[in-house]
Amino acid sequence: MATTIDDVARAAGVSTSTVSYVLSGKRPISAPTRQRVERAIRDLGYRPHAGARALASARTHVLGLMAPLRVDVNVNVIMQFVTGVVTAARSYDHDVLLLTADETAGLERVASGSMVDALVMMDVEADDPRVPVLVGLRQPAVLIGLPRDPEGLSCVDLDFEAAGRLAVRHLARLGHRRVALVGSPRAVLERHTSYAERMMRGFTAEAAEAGLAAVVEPCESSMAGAVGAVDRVLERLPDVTGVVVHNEVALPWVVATFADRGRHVPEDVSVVAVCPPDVAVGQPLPLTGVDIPAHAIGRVAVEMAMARVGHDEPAETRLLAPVLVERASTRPALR
Amino acid sequence: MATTIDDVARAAGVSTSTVSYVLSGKRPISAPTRQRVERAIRDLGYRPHAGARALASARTHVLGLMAPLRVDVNVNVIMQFVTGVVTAARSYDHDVLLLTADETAGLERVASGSMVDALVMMDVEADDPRVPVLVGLRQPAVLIGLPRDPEGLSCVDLDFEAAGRLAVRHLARLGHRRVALVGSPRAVLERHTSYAERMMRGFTAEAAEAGLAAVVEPCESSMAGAVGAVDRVLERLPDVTGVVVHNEVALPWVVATFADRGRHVPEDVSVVAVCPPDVAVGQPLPLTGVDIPAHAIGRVAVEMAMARVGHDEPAETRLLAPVLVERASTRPALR
DNA sequence: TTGAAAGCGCTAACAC
DNA sequence: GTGTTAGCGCTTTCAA
Repeated sequence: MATTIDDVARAAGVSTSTVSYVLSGKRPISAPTRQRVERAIRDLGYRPHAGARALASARTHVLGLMAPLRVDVNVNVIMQFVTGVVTAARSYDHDVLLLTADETAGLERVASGSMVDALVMMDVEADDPRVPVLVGLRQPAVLIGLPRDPEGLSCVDLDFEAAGRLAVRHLARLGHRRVALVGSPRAVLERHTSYAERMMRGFTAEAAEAGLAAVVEPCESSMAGAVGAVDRVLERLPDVTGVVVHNEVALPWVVATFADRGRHVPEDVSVVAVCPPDVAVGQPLPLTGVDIPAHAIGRVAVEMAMARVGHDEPAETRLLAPVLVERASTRPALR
Repeated sequence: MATTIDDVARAAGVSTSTVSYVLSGKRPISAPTRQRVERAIRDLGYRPHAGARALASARTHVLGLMAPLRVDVNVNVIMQFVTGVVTAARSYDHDVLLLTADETAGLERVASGSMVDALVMMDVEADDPRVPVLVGLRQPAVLIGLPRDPEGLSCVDLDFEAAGRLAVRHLARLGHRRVALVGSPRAVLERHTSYAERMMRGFTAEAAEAGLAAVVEPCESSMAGAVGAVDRVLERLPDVTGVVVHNEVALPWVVATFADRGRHVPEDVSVVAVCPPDVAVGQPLPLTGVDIPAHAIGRVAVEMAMARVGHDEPAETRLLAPVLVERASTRPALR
């Protein structure tokens, strides 16, 4: 180890710049020279020193990822975002530096310290305090989620409003007239995590336009939370026949509680789950659902970030169109 | 931005080395000088360039973490390891570079490229192909888990063998004479992920020594898997009264299935869960359990890694002693 | 098609 | 207690 580019140059009988150019491909190299250099690199097991490279080229080949590592929410979805980001980053020859969401200072640290070429930030809230920080940085940033004011920042997310509408439309088509949304925990709503609000807005608007009776209930991510939410729904809308669930953790308990209260899915109640496909399929009864394509969102975030390093393309916001997949949990309403 | 150490030096009317030494504390600085420098740093919003620093000092202040980002296993536990590692790393003024387990080449890339000061690798298997790679690196590495041959590498883990024994001993003390282990998925066992084997060994040995009838059943991480495992247990040991479950995902379904088969927990069957405390407590019935202190293990891994960067201390293996916490799922056996 | 050499921003001797 | 300066290993003009 500790081989440097000069060692390689010497071994290959060329100058250091030639080695550099063989590596970067930024200028044409004759076949024989290239081969001698490549051979020397292999023989010596040479790897360029990342720090030296970053210093000289102002590119770190590292992507900063700020992820919420709390254990409370839907760990699964987070994991899928992360794998999406890491996989995509690798395909751009970048590694991923992991920052936790509780550390706003981390953004400045890694950005001002030139540790990263770009940043991706998950789990953005409407008035996220980290957003103004991001705006001031030299590196491009991509948000997963939608802040109230994305001034100059790129954003990606599922179009949750359309997702809410899509779910309701599906139920309406099946003839359901009384629908409920069992949603995110109250704390999430109060944090104004925008996806929860957008979901709710879409659900409510579409139900209104379709002339459906509709109720919305927040739901804690636990068995107890699910039981409570279901009971509140049944109290407010006793003859509910269509339910949209937007809470991965509560999902199985919601279905179980309805059954426990004598409303079986899908005979008595149709359920549309808004969650990653594997969660919907992994349930005892495969659930009709609007997919949250976490992996894809992560990948798109990276693509958008990479498109902006070096080039100064303008920021853009991309909302992915939701897709509903029919499985076993929805049926035409009984008349 | 783009302020350099020279800008700071100029602004403070000192030499660059003085600024450097103020920053590193590696030599005494008079109070007035220090203040002028600190003021200049603040005024200019100066941050040292990470690459330059790494180049000059051979320290990156980055820790490599290789985590298994598959969604199949106990995502929760993984998350806890990761937060433990990240938090601890920050307390040593290090950031974390995330590598996925499927990319053995990543180890060489970040190590030989001098991107990290040390490496932590989760989810080690008995004959892990990544272990020999790790041995050849310049940087110290710490494994979470126990390979068959840890030649020169540091390892941390829960002492799963002791955990198995502890769980059995607890059941035996309560008078249970027929016990079962509902364990890891067959695939995990076949991968020889050492923790599963160690757990099994401890369980089996202690049961034998205590003269208990004991069966072991692997269990897939799903509802169906849990049902299957429970039924196989009941077939092989119909009057089982004590069950150790070592599978976070299957846990709730195992308990539910026993109830479904007319064996209620804890009236008819006592259950000891081997899992992180929050999982045990989050169940409908709080489960007696042997904690998997994931967060703590992550922290210890970082401490061991940091202890070895720079200094060339010898590798060590640390097995954390298991702790059993009695909750509501175990009772004296009926006679 | 290739080489020489000037930095990139910082650390750590080595002076004083 | 502070300053000078030679690198650290690489990229990238500028020349040939």
